[in-house]
Order: sequence, then C-alpha cells, then structure tokens
Amino acid sequence: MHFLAPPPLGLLLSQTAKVIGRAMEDAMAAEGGTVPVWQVLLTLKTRPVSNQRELAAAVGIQGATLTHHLNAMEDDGLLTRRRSPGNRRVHEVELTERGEELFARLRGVAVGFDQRLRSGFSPEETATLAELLTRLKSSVDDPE
Amino acid sequence: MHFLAPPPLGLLLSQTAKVIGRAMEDAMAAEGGTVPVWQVLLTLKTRPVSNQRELAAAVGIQGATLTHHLNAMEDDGLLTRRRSPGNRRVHEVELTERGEELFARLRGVAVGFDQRLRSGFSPEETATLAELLTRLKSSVDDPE
DNA sequence: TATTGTTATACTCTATAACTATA
DNA sequence: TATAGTTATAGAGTATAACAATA
Repeated sequence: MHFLAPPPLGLLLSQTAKVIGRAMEDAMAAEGGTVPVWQVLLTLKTRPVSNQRELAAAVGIQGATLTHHLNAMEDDGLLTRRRSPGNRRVHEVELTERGEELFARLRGVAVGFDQRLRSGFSPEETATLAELLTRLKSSVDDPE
Repeated sequence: MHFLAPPPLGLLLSQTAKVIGRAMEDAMAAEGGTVPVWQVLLTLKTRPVSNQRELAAAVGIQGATLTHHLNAMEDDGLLTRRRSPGNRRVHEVELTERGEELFARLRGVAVGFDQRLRSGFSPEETATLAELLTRLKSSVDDPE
C-alpha cells in the first residue's frame, strides 16, 4: 500500500509520445520517409477527401502547412496536383508510381513499428490502451 | 462482434499527444509559460540535478537545446546562472523570485489540466492508463 | 462575396559541430 | 585530454496574414 502522488497524466503522455515519436521518425527515415509524409500518404490512400482542407484536417495541420508538405512531396515526385475540372478551385492530388512505392514501403515500416509497440502487451491490454487513449483524445478534442 | 483492423497504436498515440499537447500549450500560454519552460522549472524544483547535462537529460533534450531555453529564461529574469565555486566548469542554476512565482502559477495550470484529463476516467482507469503508457515508453526507451 | 489553395514570412523546438573555459 | 557549457548555424514542423484564382 502506497500513497505516491499519481504521475501527471499529461506529462507522462507527452514523454511517452516524444520517445515513441522519435523512434517512429527514425524508423520512417530509414526507409526514406518522415512522419508527416506518411500521414499524408496514408490519408490519401485510406480516406476519400474531396479537397486539401479535409486532407489537412485529417492530418491535424493547417492548410498552409499541408501545402508546404505537398510542395516538398511534389518536388520529390511523389504526387501530382491538378485543378479539378468540376470545380477548378479544387486541386486534385494524385500519387505517382513513386508515391505508391513509398507508401508501400512506409506501410511496412508502420506495421512493423506497431507490432513492436504491441509486442509487450496482451491483446486485451492493447485494446484497453487504445480505448483509453481514444477517450482521452475525445475529451479534449471534442467540445463538451 | 466485429473484425475492424485495430487502430495503429503509434498513430493513435501521436494524435492523442498532439491534441493534448496543444491544449496544454494553450493552458500554459494563458499563464505566461510554455511547456519546455514548465518542464525545466519542474525539474529544477523536484529533482536534485548536479549539472545542466542531467537537467537536459531529465527534460529529454540535448545540452545545447537546454542552453537555448535557459538563455531565454535568464533574459526573462526567471533564473540566474553562476559558476560553482567547487567546480568552476559547472554552472549553478537558481530560480529567482520571479521564477518561483511562475513555477507556482504553472504548477496550478498543470494540476488543473491533469484534473481535467482525469475527469472522464475512474481512478482505476487512470491508473491503468498510466501503467500502460509507462510500459510502452519503457519498451522503446530502454535497451532490451 | 465566399471558397480553395498558395506564397511570404516567421516562430518554436530541436539538433550537430565548433568553440571556450576549466580540470 | 576530458568535461561542462555556450555559440553558431541549421533544419523540421508549424502557424498567421496576405494574396491569387475561381465560383
């Protein structure tokens, strides 16, 4: 029985995220990627976004910040942008073959990384952690 | 019964940390602080560090990065640095009265923020989350 | 006028390398 | 030579404000 002060949850979360985020960056960098590039690629491949605003929101950044990343990715030959015929204000973003290849490679990194993260936990623990994190995020993210 | 793919733990963690980290930054900024300044103040007040290297390690940044923050904090009149008489290579960092005041204010912010984070969880859930995060961090942080 | 996206600019945090002071 | 810390420099990611293009 002990009465240690509970660890500040926010501090623990930020420390954990920092350590794991850096490990993730290293893993991505080893395959020629970065975390934001991976998030952009993943969103493009898995969510039907109708414009860059939605894409930015899905990644959790501002529109101008997304443009910054898209510029770099376009320079790297990972994607193309062209105005949508239907609404010429909208820029359609499309992955090139090279972009698809990088996506596949980084997906492998992400899968392996997640397996590594889960390896020390039982499936029940993993599910619990995911649920608690989701609730924690919602409690701050969503207006209550 | 469903067979949805489990959410990638790393992605969920980074998203959660981003949302909560920003809320924390906002809360700190409202009282004239920042998260790294808070972490430096907290470490100075709660751990006996014998030099800046240890301080940097405790905060999780490089020595030069710490110097950067200490410079700003010294310019703001939050602390003083002077060479240690015993070992003149070492710089003793001491909080000024103003630094102490900011620490007290930011401690209030941190406490309130943590209460907010915990408010949606039972004590058991909070303890579970803290334990799982700690294990997750250790699994990546410590050489195994 | 409203919407979509870009450009220009700058800030924060971080890091590495070279340097100074001290031992 | 080794250690403590600083300075110089740079880079990644982010943001806001002003702008251009389109509706």
